[in-house]
Amino acid sequence: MAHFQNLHSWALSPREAVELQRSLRGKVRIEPLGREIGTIAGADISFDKFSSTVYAGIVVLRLPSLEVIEEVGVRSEAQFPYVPGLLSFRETPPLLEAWAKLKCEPDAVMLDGQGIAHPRRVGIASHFGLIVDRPALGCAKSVLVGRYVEPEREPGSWTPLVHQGETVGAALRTKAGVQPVFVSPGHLIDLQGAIALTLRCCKASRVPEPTRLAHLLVNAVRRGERTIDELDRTPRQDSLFD
DNA sequence: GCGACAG
DNA sequence: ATCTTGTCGC
Repeated sequence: MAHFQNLHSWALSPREAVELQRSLRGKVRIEPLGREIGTIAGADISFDKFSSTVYAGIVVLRLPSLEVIEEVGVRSEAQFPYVPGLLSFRETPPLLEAWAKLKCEPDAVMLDGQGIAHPRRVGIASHFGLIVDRPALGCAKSVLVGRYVEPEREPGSWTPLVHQGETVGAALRTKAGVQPVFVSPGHLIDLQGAIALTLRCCKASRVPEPTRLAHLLVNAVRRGERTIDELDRTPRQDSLFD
């Protein structure tokens, strides 16, 4: 069962959340990966319009095969509104509930959002990474802050995402003929590592597999096509051999 | 004051 | 994020 540290309270006002981000900023470590990544988790949440009920899920994949080795999901209540720049205060609590259900311990985690490509350099990937103390990266479908020039058409090509004169991420072409995704290191990984890891997670879609599969999982749970109970008691093939 | 604004 | 079907193209 994957665990995590209680760094702080989640009962905060938006104003207090901003102050907390300022204090967390100095704890974020952007550095080369410390070891090889053999498993990576994708995390995402889904919810009904006009409802505070949220479904959080995590899918763990093995690299380089991209086979799914574990899936967990939870239903929870959002306690914080969506505010640009404060996304982690809305999504992290439910995601941690799901994280706590994991039987395996992923070597890294990919979040649907930004890492340090954030106004105060503490996007959800940085915040989540700090709490679970694992290499974390953000792979977003759009930009929060920063400017970039369109990367070349070839998959794998990228251009720096620059904010206030600092390279905080990259516009990465994961597939020809589609918009780039925005990758940024979150914690315990650097930009080079985040880009390389994201590319290792790409198959046929614009969005890398961890995030894509986590998205499909939480939507299926929200629609009742899959149940949390089913997930709780369906051990993955691999876990039988662990 | 105006425009921007992850999910 | 979510609301929603078909449709154009490889």
